[in-house]
Amino acid sequence: MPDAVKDPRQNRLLAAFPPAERERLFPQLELVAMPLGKVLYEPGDVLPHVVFPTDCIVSLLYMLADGASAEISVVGNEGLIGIALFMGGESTSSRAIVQSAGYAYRLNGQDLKDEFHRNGEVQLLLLRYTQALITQMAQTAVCNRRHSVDQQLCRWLLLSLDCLTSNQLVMTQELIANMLGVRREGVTESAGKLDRLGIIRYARGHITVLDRPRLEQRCCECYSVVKKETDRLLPRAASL
Amino acid sequence: MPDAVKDPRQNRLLAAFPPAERERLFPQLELVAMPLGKVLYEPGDVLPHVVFPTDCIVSLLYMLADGASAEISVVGNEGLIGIALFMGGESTSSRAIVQSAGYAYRLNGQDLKDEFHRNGEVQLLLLRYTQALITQMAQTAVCNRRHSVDQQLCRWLLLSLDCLTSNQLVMTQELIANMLGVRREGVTESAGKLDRLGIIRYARGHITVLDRPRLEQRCCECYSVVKKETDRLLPRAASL
DNA sequence: GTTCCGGGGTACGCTAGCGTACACGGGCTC
DNA sequence: GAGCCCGTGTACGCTAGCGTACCCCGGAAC
Repeated sequence: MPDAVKDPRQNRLLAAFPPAERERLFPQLELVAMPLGKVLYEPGDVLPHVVFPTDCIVSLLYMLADGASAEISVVGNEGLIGIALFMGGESTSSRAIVQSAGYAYRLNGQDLKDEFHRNGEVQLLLLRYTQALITQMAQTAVCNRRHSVDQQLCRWLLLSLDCLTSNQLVMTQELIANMLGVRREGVTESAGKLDRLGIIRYARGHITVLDRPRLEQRCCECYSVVKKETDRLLPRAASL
Repeated sequence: MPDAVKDPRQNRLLAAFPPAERERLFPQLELVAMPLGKVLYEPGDVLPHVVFPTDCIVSLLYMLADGASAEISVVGNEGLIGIALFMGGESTSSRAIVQSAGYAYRLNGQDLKDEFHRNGEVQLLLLRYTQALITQMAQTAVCNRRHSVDQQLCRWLLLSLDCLTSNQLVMTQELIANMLGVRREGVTESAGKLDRLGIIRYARGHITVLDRPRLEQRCCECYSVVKKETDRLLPRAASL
């Protein structure tokens, strides 16, 4: 495990905690491994923890009765999983699943709720993050309706890339298809175009992004809208 | 104006305010008319008020750069417009527009923020409502991706109906198409089917729902998921 | 009464994406 | 070193919904 992930400040929200809150809460944080495919919660589960990713990516998926699914947002080191805990509902109708392996810090749900109801900086921070998440979900809804699979794949790659430090993603086309709510073959075709253009390289579950600027060009506006709004709402990433 | 709309308790959130908060805030409420098509805010606007509908319906739309739009949620007397005020972002990337005329109470933004930061019942209530709204947005995203226009029209009709007391909607197919993010002709076709089946009657901007049970049958699960979650999260409607 | 126009119906060709099927090749197991 | 399976490529017919065009009708305006 690289040393960097051992610092809670790798997570943008945790990094923004004021000193007093750090002293209070950081000792309660527990570093946990997040293997690919791990399910953090299923629809309706009461959440025992909140999870702050450092270098992993977690997808929030909505499931339909027929088994179909679609991703409604991606959470990386800028966020946390488990907003329902402090929003008061305790559970949500979504499923959270690890989409890119790594590590995360988790905090007991009660500890987080207690902190939230102290009504200090941390409350404001969590609410602002929640608004950013809402923006992402709404933009995803529109993107689902109006944009092509080609464009959505670009959006998805860019959003995922932002959560990582490298330009490599470990991810099969099958899984991407689940996220985007399209056929696997659709992803193959779109990814094939990007590969032929030399923008990405795809090899058995490993994607390497070679030309990010061109990826952004081919993308719909949805990526930059979400990114700008997230940057507006949240403090900048800490430079450790 | 019918007398009923003059009671703030027509709004489910306001009705759930504890006595002390009612005394404090109800005098600050201002009854305002909400004519069809009125824009409450545009993307990026800083909101001067929050709005609690009594008998009107407000749509939250996301706009794309090319002018296309899609509805991400509907707000009626169970909710409020302007969550960004207490979530901390002050503005959102959406547009709020009156989809069915009526009345609403509005409250000065600062008053609401002050109340929110008293951290009492009202804060909990508003947060739970926000979670219900998130559920609706997420379900809309999935519905956009996987379900037919036929099904989505049913969902939309049912959600709108729930915000009203009558079985009549004043709404052109053109506007419905804007909400659903589809062509006007697509709505004509789907609505035509429902009309031929005797489930609704459509006449120049007036829809009458004749057979709600059958409407629910033809609908995708998305409607009931949202309804159940909203009922779980919010206190029941007050029986005045 | 005539005109105009907003709201709605219909038709037609087109395309993106779906469902399905099958082929290929790399790396793993045994 | 043979077999197998997973991840990927490709092909083909099908359908929903799109873009476009045009028509009809009722009611308001003049």
